[in-house]
Amino acid sequence: MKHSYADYVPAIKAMSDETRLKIIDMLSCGEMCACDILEEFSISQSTLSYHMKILSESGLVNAVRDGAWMRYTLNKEKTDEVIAFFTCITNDKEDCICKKSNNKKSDNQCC
Amino acid sequence: MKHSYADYVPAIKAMSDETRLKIIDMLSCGEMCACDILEEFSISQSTLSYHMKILSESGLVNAVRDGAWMRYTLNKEKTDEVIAFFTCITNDKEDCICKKSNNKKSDNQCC
DNA sequence: AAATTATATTGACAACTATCGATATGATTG
DNA sequence: CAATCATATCGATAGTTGTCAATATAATTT
Repeated sequence: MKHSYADYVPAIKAMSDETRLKIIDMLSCGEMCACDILEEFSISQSTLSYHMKILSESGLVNAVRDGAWMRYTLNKEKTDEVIAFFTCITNDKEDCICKKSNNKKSDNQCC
Repeated sequence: MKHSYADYVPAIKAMSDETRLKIIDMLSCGEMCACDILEEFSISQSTLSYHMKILSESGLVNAVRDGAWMRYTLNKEKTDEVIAFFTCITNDKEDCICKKSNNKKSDNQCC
């Protein structure tokens, strides 16, 4: 299935922040709730909520309410998809954008 | 060698833009000059120059002047490093940040 | 149902980003 | 050296981002 470059931008933007990278790493071993994540940072609760929303909406993180808590997990399928995309665009390939005829170069289709 | 999360932020930020993702893909098959890259987009020359600067300064792209032209290539070492970093932070591991004792969790060391 | 705990939303704000046209610099060509 | 071509920089601007305190919502406990 083909995607456009723009399809990946929200997830990559979500990863382009130091705090959120650290949260992703923290979730790589398993589930955490917001309050446990918050303990690792010196940011306000509202700021963490903002970051978790960006991570959830990008699809990188799954958010499930469990009573009063939010339980966050890493969406491994999504992170693997992003890694596959990076691997694809950074490696030479048969149907590379640069090999397409001029009038097809702008179709924004990629890996 | 250990890096901090912040070390990777400039490269990831550089990748978090549709135009720059497309440029990275274009460079994956080999060298291109600015004017050839510009033909693929409907952006101004100054805007392309701005994007190329971000890509170069992030280390993802090598820029070499060749007479009047700038020759750009993908820095495969750097792109591979970013991919390795993503792979690391999105996978469970022995020395994961979440397994460190509380007073060591904030050292900002990662993959 | 009142108090408490966990999380989300709102409004404000300073900093940063992507874009452009205009202009500058640097290299090549006539 | 003047004209041209390729690229970079500047100044302006609209939009986006990360942050907080204050407040709201939602669930649990007393």
